[in-house]
Amino acid sequence: MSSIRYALLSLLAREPLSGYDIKLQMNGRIGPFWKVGSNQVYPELSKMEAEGLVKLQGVEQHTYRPARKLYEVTEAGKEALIRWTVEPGGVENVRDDFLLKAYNAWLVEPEKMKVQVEEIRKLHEERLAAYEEKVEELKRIADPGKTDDPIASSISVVEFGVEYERLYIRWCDNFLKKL
Amino acid sequence: MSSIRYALLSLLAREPLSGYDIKLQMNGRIGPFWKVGSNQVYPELSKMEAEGLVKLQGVEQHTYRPARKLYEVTEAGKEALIRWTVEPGGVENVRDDFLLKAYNAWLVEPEKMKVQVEEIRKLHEERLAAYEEKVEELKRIADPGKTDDPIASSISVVEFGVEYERLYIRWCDNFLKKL
DNA sequence: AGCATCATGTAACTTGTTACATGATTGT
DNA sequence: ACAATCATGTAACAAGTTACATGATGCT
Repeated sequence: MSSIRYALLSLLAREPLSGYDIKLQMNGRIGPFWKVGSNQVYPELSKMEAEGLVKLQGVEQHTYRPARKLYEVTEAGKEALIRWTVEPGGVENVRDDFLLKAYNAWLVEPEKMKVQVEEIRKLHEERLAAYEEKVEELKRIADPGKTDDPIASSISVVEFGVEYERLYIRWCDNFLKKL
Repeated sequence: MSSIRYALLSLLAREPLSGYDIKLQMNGRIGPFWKVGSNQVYPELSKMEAEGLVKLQGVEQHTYRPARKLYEVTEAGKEALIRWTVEPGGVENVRDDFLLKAYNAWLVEPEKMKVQVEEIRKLHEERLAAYEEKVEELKRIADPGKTDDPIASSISVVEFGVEYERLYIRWCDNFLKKL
């Protein structure tokens, strides 16, 4: 059920990370999709540690700061992740307030709606640029030919993001024309 | 904050509905995006009634069944909806388990991944067909020329769905090729 | 006989969000 | 001086899911 745990495992399967790292990665560039709060990350890591899915790889201490706890997946964790990955199901959950607002466009003066659309359009332009850059960056370090290269999987997912943002921008332009 | 209330208002602004109707509309064709449970709909309707955003238009009683309570928006409700609609902000919340699974493709035998992708692809083909049909249906009853026609807004939103599903299918085909 | 539909609603539970707390350090 | 960054975590609250309860009717 709770799939936040698999999000954490997916990241940890690639490299050891601290809870803070995970938060940054999920809320950063790739993460307009999938935000998490620290209240989810830290307790979930502890739980998974208790269940033997992850273990502490080490603790970095810089005297003045809280200790940085680096986690890595265990064999059991990797198996659990693989089991979940090939398990059927995985429908997306989309909740788009802007689209709901567009559904109400008929209630509002077109000029006011235009302001809204342009604001959102700008946001998606920014995301698009970030994703495109990310794809370039990943392609530079990818190892072509290897099918089990995590970078190849990353590229596919970020490319989805690129196409999604392009679609969103096209749709905004179309919507603006109709207003 | 709670935007489920605006989803309900958006539907009620078009026609009076019962809680049950709202549930059907949201979980039906348009509603792979945005599912709601009865525990959300009924209490929220009561709350909004207490706040004067909606009011009972009438109660249909078919003797043997629970009374069917038809709600309609009040002026205050319509104003609240318009205020929310033109208010900035409205970033989408996407949580796509399948995309997360794709991110883990490198861990899994390609054959097993293919099964997964094909299953999801099929689901999106079905949705695409449903949305395309819906667009056709809406276009038949739309009143062209009128800018304040709710049907026009509906068409735009469902067309987003159409493009989204097409993108998803294209992406699946691409991903399959790479596996 | 047994399940699906209509129609309301409640209860128990799991998730997710927002805000707070600590505390030295680096940048403006 | 003040905010941001690093790094952990807790507490209070809001939202969402799953299951249940009622109860007549119509379909297979």
